[in-house]
Amino acid sequence: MNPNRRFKDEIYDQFSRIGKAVSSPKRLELLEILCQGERSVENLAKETSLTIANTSQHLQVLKNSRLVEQEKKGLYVVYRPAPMACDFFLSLRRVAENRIAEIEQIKTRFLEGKKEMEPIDRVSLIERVKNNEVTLLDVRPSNEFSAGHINGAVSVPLKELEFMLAKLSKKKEIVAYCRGPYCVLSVEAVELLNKKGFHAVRLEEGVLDWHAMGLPVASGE
Amino acid sequence: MNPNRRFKDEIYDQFSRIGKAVSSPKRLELLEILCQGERSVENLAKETSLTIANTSQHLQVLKNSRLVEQEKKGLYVVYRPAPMACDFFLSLRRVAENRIAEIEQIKTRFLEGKKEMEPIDRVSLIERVKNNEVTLLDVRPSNEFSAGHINGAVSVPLKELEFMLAKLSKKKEIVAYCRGPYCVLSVEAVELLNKKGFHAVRLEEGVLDWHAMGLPVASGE
DNA sequence: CTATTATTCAATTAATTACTTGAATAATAG
DNA sequence: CTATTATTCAAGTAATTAATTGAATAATAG
Repeated sequence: MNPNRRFKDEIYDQFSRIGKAVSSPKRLELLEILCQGERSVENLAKETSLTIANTSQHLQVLKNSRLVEQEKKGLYVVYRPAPMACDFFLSLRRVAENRIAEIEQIKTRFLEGKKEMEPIDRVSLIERVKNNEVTLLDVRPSNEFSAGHINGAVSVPLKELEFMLAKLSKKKEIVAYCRGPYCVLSVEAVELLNKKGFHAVRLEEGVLDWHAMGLPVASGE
Repeated sequence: MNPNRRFKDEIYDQFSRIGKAVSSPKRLELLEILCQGERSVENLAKETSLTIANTSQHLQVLKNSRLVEQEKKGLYVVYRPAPMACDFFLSLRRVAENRIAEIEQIKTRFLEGKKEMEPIDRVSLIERVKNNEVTLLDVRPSNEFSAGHINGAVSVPLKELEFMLAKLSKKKEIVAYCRGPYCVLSVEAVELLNKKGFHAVRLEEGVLDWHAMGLPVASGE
């Protein structure tokens, strides 16, 4: 074969390792979860409704494409996104959201009938959080909050929300967010809060989106 | 099935349409070529060493993922990249180049022994082109030049280079570029020019890269 | 050392994908 | 109208991939 052809075939073959890694819906879901913070295999398996062996295999495909990294921590193996992997994921998500009309339809159908799920104004939100006019709830598991959260947010994992209701004000507006537009933790939080007489709305964006838009993000605690 | 699970499965299934589109080396090659300007199926088939039927099928996968668009022009069908598709391609290429070490190795092995293929300084290049100290040759087919080229470049398609030698100065340094780091047109141009006694070097970046770096690009003519 | 737990490996099956081939379609020229 | 050219379609084969299952490995606790 022509050496130029050979060179191109080899190069695009390497590029396609990235493409193959993100050609599976489950691997995309795994990658997005990892972009919220590192996780064990078992944990990822539960989150994605996959068997552990299957999750492990998907993670190895991602590792082989260099989009995720792995570290043994005691009995667990912890996976985390590689540098640039989350940017790339966001770039894929962005082009998908913009080009594939079905995504908007699926989202609308899922949220239909659910009130207070309309997107809220991000610019004013920052101001109102700063002025203590709203309570901003991060309803993801607490380790994801530690890995990074929106400035001024309070960590109240969805599972604990029920027991924390007493500590929340019914007069102050509550804004809940989680991993992003396709994460349902905040949807459930808002439903629960409104049923209990709070005034709660959902912030569609997650930390990843928030960060990508250049808005302030904090970590730790 | 749990409606939340169902929602996620549907959403990530849609995201994976983009991933599947770029999971094939040949489709990545097609997409990168299209990012240089629109093309007919036949033309793309020739460029990628695929059969026409196979090229057509790959293009339909790309079209189905909404990464490319199609338009019938007389007897031909012309394909072109969809909005955001080239940005997404660049994002994939960037993560691949940064994370997959084999890419650098393949490139180095291919260019090894070829002199004047070392990357050149982009900042000074702009100045030197402006001051007429170097001739900047765009050696891609002329329609790609028209679709967009680096400011100050002259179109001399590789195929015509041999017959244009007389018009080039042996005293002025020549810088040749084509579609980007994995395109070999400029490699061949530089080899030919140096063999004929010119002083030529290769600019690795193509118009896409140049544009992505925020450097000036022109079109038309 | 043995038992436990988290993860990976290996083998199998079902589903999907890339490529080839030859026929069908669609636009144009004569 | 007929012939030509570019593209797509349809059917078949070979290769690859996702998911399942059960066994193997590795780290730790007792």
